[in-house]
Amino acid sequence: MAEVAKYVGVSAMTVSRAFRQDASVSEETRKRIMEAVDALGYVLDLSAGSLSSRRSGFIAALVPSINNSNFSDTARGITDALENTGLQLLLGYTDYSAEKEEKLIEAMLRRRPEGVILTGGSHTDRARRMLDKAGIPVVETWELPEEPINHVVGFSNSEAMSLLVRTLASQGYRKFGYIGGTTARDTRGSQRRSGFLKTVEELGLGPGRAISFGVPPITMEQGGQAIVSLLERWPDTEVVLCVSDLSAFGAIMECKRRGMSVPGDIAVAGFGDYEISSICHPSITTINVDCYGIGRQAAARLLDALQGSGEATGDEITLTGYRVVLRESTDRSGAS
Amino acid sequence: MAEVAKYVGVSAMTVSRAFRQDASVSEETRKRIMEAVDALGYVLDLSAGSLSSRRSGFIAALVPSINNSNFSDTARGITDALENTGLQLLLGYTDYSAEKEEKLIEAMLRRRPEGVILTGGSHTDRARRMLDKAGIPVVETWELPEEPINHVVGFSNSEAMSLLVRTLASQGYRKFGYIGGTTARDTRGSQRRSGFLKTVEELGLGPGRAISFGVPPITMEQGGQAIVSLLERWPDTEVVLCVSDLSAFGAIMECKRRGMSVPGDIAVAGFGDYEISSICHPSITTINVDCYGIGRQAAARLLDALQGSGEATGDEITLTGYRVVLRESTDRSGAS
DNA sequence: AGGCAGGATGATATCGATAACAAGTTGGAA
DNA sequence: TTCCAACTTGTTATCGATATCATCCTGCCT
Repeated sequence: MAEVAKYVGVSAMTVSRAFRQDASVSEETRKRIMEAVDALGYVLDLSAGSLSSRRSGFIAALVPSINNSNFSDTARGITDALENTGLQLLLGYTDYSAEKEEKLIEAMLRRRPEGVILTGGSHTDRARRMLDKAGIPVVETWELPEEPINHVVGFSNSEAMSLLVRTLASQGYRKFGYIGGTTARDTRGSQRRSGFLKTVEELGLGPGRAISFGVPPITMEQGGQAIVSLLERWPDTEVVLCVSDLSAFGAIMECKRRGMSVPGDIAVAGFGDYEISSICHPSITTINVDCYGIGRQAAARLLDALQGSGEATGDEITLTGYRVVLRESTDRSGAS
Repeated sequence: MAEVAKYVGVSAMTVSRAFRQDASVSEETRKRIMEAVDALGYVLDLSAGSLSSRRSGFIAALVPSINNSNFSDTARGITDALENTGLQLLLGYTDYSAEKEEKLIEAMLRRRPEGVILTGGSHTDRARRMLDKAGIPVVETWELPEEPINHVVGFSNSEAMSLLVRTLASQGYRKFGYIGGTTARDTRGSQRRSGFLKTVEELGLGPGRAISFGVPPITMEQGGQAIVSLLERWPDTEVVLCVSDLSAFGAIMECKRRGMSVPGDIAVAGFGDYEISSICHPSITTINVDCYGIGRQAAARLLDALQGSGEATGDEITLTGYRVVLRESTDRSGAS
């Protein structure tokens, strides 16, 4: 920077100011500085700047898996919301592990992010302490934690699944099956499962028929294996709800491979409204979640908190919408 | 850090050394320091450290889209390869735009990354100049650029597609169609297309029948629309190759929706070997690409370059493998 | 005893920007 | 004419760590 300053014949401070929009530098000087910057190929060094201004310009975000398009949509929402704010996203993925999350949180905090976005509300004690000590806004997303750290942007996975059960029950389905994991690792999955079981019970539709598969991340293949087990055990099942569209897709394809008709022989529904579900034949009934919006809103809450940092408005909960999308895979007229 | 130092009764320098493994600090002192760190909840500030050590600890990586599982696999490969190296990934996505890439490169360089990983070989002049000036190792991935900046980890998309055409031709297919974009934005897509056209020509199978769809990112829906156009225009097409499994999947589902059998009435193949292709019914013939390996190797090349920074071994090209995966969607016995 | 290698620790300057305050200019109001 | 506001620019200290060199100690070799 000193080099640029000398080249133009001003002080380094003036060059520094020229890089910010608000600073008072005459238009002419700024132009000359920018020409020099271009000529010299100078690139601003933010790490030095962030040290003195105590603003790193980072936002840290942790998602369970980057390969899951629901979460990458959220990441995209965050990035888009951060555009032109001068903030940059530091993205990490936890592999659905609270221990890995803890390590990542520590690694992220070493970069002094101005805010943190997490997925879910299940964290190690140490992670909570570190976040607390950091004194920066934290947003938990994708679910409604019982003990929120700070802000929350999400929805009740349990109620969303419940809504799907009720909707399908109102269409006449009675014998419900469920496919999904049980591990504590995927808390959203567990919540969906318990929402399913609770609602089936409430509707007086007997104990729910639930099959588990291995640990997250959810794969399509698991869905195929699971529906086979489920139908072996409870052959008269009418409709199978899956923790995710990915497993629903796997389940449907496996059925077709075995010559069964969906929804003729068995109806299937998913969760998440992935692109695949609207394209698949039969198209898949699912819960649409505003993944992108979760990201945008989480970032927006963070930006709010950073702006009016004076008066913390307390822990806010921003509910994001979801809706049942009925498609061919649960169509009672039974085409396909 | 000064706080920790005072608490333990040593100098800040000793605390700093305790955080690195190689430094000479007595085991006992280190233990006391770490206890203090724990007690005080101190978290190391890397931004300060990187300023004085001139090592940011960042690796920048740009991918066209984070929602595409091929690229997120690559990102995962990079992250995994970087584990325990003390380097952190700064991830950005360019939306298939060279202009956005240029902006991102500038934003990344402001963080003084120690290396950069790019997707493809198509960059703006200014981007090239900035990277040049930065004097850090650069790895271009996923294709073989005509004018590499520095290192390359990838494969020839054109030859891979050519291999697929030849393989299918050897199975007796004669009338080849192709679905994919033409825009310069997706250079890998263009290369696959030209590989297709060239090979069909070489095999004496008449001019290739190619349909284009809109701009990237590739969607499943585009595949469905495209195959309809293609079959309207050339109804006797026997096999359709798609720029990506995603469009192949869309195409297949659209065919089934219209009552056509795949591969009975029309065979379809994709590119990329996404999870969906092995699960889908019919399973989809495709080219398997080592997405994860591209990431790992790109990171490995970068680490090599950072280690032996003394003698630049010049621009190296690391070829990554690909292979044809024949599946049901092009099975000549024509089940399904 | 003297000397020296080698391990452990401390003191100081420094990385490259920005915060905070100081100071020079210009133009218009009193 | 005088003075002050508003704008522009410069000076100095500082952010929090690390590089580098200096220092101190211990123990062993000659």
